[in-house]
Amino acid sequence: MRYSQYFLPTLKETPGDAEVVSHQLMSRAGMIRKVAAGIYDYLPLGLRVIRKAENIVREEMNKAGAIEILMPAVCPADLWEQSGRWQQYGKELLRLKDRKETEFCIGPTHEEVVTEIVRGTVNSYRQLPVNLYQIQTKFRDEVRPRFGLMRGREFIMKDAYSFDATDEGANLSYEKMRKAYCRIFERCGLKYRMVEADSGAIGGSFSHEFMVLADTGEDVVISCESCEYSANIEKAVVIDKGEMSQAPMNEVERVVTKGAHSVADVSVMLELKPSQIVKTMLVIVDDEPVAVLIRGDHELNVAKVKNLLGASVVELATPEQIAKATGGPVGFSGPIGLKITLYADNAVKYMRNMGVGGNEKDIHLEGVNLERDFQVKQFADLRDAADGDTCPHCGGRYSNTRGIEVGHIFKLGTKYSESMKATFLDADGVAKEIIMGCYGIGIGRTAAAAIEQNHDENGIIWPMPLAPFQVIVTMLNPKDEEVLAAGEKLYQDLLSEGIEVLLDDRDERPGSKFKDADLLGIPLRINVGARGLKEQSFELQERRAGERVMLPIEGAAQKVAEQVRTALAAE
RNA sequence: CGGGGAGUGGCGCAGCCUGGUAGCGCGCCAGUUUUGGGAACUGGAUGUCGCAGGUUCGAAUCCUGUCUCCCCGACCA
Repeated sequence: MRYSQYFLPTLKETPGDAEVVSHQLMSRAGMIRKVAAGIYDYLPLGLRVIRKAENIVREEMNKAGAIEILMPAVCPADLWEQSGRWQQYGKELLRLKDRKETEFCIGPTHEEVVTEIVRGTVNSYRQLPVNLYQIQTKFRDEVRPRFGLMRGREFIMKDAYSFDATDEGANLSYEKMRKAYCRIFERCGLKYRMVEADSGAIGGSFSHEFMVLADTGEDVVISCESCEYSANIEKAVVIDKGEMSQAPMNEVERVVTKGAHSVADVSVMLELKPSQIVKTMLVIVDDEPVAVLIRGDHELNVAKVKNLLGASVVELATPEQIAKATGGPVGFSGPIGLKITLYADNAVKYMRNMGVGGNEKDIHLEGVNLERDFQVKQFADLRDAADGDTCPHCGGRYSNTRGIEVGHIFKLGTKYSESMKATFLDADGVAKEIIMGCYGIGIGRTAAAAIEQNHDENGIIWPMPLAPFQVIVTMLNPKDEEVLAAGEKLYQDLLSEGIEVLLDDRDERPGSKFKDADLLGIPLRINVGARGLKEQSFELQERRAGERVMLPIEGAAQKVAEQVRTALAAE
């Protein structure tokens, strides 16, 4: 591709609305452009990277035995009513009506549609297993889209769905996908971790997330420093450990805590450490208010509450709901005298003489004790794991890092085959429900994650497999006929070698071309200039290392092509 | 959805408080000189100041409404 003929609008300045580095650099490098919140154009360079990622995913999916299909973006509500998700999914599901007032949604994921395909086709165990996948634009009306392609509302996703006759078969399908995912992210040149995850709204029995490690990641990954255990913070198990305090029980005492709004405020006023205070969190579990007690220095984990109670929706209560359930304002809830059910995190069990809210404005209580002053229906692991907690597998220490969730695989079981009646006849002639799995990869997010992990102050540094072009040939002064001729020849030779090359033939000053080349992040740059030509040489510069080496004209294309192929093979 | 901020040439911003000529940098067009890390000079083009109402002799500026975007939080595959 000739730069002068291409559509590649780079920006010198960082756009005002871009916060994270991948978003800034994608905008500056002319890869994407915002059309609306969470909705982007893919400009030519961006599209090339997207296609690279798609192709890696496609190759590995095909190798793993999955078969590509393409389902509609607009899906009938009818199917979603069958699975129950038309009611369950909430506002994230973009719903619309056609001219006949029939309801549709824009697919945020395709379990319903794919299950419908399979149930209409598969009747016998002989037709299983099957794994169907697609690479398609999805839409999720996110509460808060942000960070460019990292959390868009419209985004390109690879979604695969496996269908098996037996549980062992389903596990095998899951395992194949797990391995394929590892190969995909390795091939993309990304540093990632596979972690245990909560299966959330999609449902199912177990799941893993693939996290690209980056400080800007929105997810917290808990990993054990001593063993291989690694989990999303929503899932990471906190073991029940502690010693019953032997301190004598004090009398309950009312304390005025005027204007206290947080555990930190209360801690100061009561002269207690946050770990001696109990937060009473009001949550609405399927429309019913429930109180969850958490030690002051811990964080409530909503996913764990949801799993414990088998609820479909768990939300923090609004101030109005809190007032109604406790009689007091936000910040002053406490366990004593509450009419609603109390659950508590395990850590609360070991506390003595705790500080709690008084269920009235500006009042807290101290010297409060379990059993004597209030009862809890059940203790469980209901808090977020934290740095320094004990690993349940080896007793090692947890540490946390941040990650970007680029892939998520679920073993679904029969959740959808049951509700949507996708059955097959087994060898013994008995109708059984198909056992499913589903497997997603965010394509744009993978590209964004690659930038988060590979950039410097000058721009992007693409790993070779994702690079929009493998080589950029920079003609320093294309008005110089020798330079022009040598650059053109090199360009043609590289093309003949099958290399993806961008020829910077623009009539710009060298400085601008260098800056643009660095910004675009093309892994290898060849400078063609009068200075080098005198010595029958070009200059070869790796984007990452930055060092320039002389490259003899003779055999230059072959040598560079070899280097590209080596880089591709290494990833 | 709660809190905060912003909409002014293609991009980044100033002007608004205290109403009266719409301004700066980058980019763009033409020309001259330049040409190894975002050139210099000269000349030029580009704005219904988000939208709708209102106040006023006069509104980018004040008031009301509305839309959009961004950030923090809540939530989320």
